[in-house]
Amino acid sequence: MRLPAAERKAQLIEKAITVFAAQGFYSTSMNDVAEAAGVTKPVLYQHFSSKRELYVELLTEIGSQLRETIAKSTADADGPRQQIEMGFRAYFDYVADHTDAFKVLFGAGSRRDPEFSSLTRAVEGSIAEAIAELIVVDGKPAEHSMLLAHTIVGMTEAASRYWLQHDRAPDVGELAEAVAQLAWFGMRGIEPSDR
Amino acid sequence: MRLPAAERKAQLIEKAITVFAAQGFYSTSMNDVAEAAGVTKPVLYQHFSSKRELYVELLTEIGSQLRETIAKSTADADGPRQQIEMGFRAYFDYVADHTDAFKVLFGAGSRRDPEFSSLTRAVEGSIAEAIAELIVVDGKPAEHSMLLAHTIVGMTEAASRYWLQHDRAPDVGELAEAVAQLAWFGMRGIEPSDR
DNA sequence: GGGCTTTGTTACCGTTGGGTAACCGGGTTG
DNA sequence: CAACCCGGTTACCCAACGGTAACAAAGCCC
Repeated sequence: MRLPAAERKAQLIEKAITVFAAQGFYSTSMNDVAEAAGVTKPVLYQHFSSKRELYVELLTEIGSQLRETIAKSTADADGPRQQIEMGFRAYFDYVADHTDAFKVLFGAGSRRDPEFSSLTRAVEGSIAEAIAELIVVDGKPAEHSMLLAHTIVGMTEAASRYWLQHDRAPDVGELAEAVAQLAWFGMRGIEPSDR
Repeated sequence: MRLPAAERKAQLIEKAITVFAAQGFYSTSMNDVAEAAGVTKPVLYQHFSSKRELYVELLTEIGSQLRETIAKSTADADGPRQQIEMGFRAYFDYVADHTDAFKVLFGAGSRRDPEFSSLTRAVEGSIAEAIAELIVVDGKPAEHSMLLAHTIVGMTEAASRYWLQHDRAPDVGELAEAVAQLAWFGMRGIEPSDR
């Protein structure tokens, strides 16, 4: 039952993600988190100075995980179309494999609070920047490319929520393909030449 | 200061939307709502039996408002392309004119809680159904058309958030046009014939 | 094995906030 | 003018929860 500090902290983070994902920030008490880890409250406070600090740590951890995953996958893409496809695939793979983490980052409690929302927005923003670079007309950024890029990021969140809600059907590959196609043709339709 | 019941209730709903929009469900106390209306707590409980019931009433009210607005606008559209355009325009108009209501419905506190989220999902669902009907290949619903429709609904939410966050630029018309175009070409790209 | 550190626990404090009981006062109605 | 209803207030209860102080015990090092 007794664990060295580093291991305990890692376990606490893991359990905290599970509990927060299930109940949200406000409906989850520090007691809930501690109990989920089979431990009492003061132990939690040995590793995190406050509930908010714990949550911030979760958000930043999850955020950088997601960012890294996507960056790694799109690094060796061959052209914009493939970059979109691999990026979406990486995103949905993350959702599938770290569902609780996804729920914590984009679920809810995070977007109202100024401190929390700035973290999730930072993640969205960096993904959006990568997408915005691909929305070009004649080699120049299209009008409102940042707006459109954020819109596309929101698409993937919505798709993920719907997919989770509906028993994860179809499989991740098909999901990524369908949504990537939606985004891709949408982006290309932006070009006035297509009108 | 003294008001007949109906008027008081209407005022309470209005003020409640403002306060909940600003601080979210959990960070807003019944005292806050009462105070915003220039009244004390028990008055609130004369019109709403609990905090949750009040919030549910807000959500259903806002939800049907939004639904009606969109339905009315798309009713006399001429063809699917126009239907999309007018629908998006109506949605963004609603966001512009009832920003607080939008924030309450899709902001945050609503999606984690099972009771609340079922209400917001019902709204999203009915909008998505209308969109799904337009995603057709050879006269038949495209594969995953409901998934794609929900994805498109999520798009508009994300676009709205980004737009509000960035000082409502560009103007609503341009916003609606840009996002509608993104959705439209995305939907049409789904058709294999277009490849 | 004695003593220090590190990891836990029990028991508590203070505040916040949902919800309520009891009381107040003015305007209409006989 | 008395009775009454209706819309309001003050003052309170109680549970939940964030956070902490004080204490216990396991393990390690010499």
